[in-house]
Amino acid sequence: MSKNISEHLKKNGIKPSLQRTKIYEYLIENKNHPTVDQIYNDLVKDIPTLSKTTVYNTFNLFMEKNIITIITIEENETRYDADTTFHGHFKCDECGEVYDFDIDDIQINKDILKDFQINERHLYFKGKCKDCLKK
Amino acid sequence: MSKNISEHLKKNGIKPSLQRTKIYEYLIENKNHPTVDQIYNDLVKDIPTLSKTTVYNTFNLFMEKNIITIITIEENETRYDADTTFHGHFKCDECGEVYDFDIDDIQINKDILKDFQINERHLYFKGKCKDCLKK
DNA sequence: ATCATTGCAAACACTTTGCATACGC
DNA sequence: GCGTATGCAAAGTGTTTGCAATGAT
Repeated sequence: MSKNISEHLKKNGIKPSLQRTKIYEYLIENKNHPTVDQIYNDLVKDIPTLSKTTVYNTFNLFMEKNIITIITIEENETRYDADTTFHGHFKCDECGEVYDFDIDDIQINKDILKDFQINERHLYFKGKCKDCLKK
Repeated sequence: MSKNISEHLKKNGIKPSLQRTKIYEYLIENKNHPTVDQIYNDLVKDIPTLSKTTVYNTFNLFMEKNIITIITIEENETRYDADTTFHGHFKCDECGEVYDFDIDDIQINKDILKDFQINERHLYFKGKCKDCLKK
């Protein structure tokens, strides 16, 4: 598993250091789109010398190499996603959890954007998740 | 015009001070969803004593009273919208301008979210706008 | 030995908070 | 005059930068 990640990073021109490999692996395994804080707090248990700077540096590098995308739902927290295909995100206002969902189609008023070049598409919903509604 | 705005604020339980009226008016007249900085820099010409704190306070009040929504496109800049109905936003990476567009329909994989309560929906695209493509 | 990566500390940018002043009824 | 709104300065938060130490080849 960790071997695949190394290969994947190499293929994208990223030297697979321990920190980078662990951070990317974390993103793959935690589909809930963690914030920098969450990642740092979890990974520092494994790598005691880890610093937040490295987490930031690593994400900026991953962004440049286009192997992750930024998810901007809340103004004050940046989240990351290792799945760069188009899909939606649902954030629960109560527990803060972020869920992925598939989008079949979006029909927009095409006229307005017909001369625009669209590079990125983002869709997210906010509300209450299944578990929080039960409470 | 300014009278209508006063009335609208009052109706929503907001005392229409000069600052609040001007800020709301600015949002109505500038559909490009300005950042706090843009609003402050423009309005300070009219109201020389204006402070950014007041702009922030006012937006937080408007948010509480649900007469505006936050648009989160970029992590580091919060934009505001006086149109609280669901529509899409397009941000040009080149000139930074934000455009509105209408959404006719979104088809998602309903199963995933069928037990979720959706309170807010946000859709935005990024790319190059008509004018910047010409250059 | 060389070059890239890491990580501390300081700087930055955006937003909120504390509090004294000014304003409106 | 009393209660609210304003706005300065300071604090808070998330992110980036400068740079010295470390690590890999």
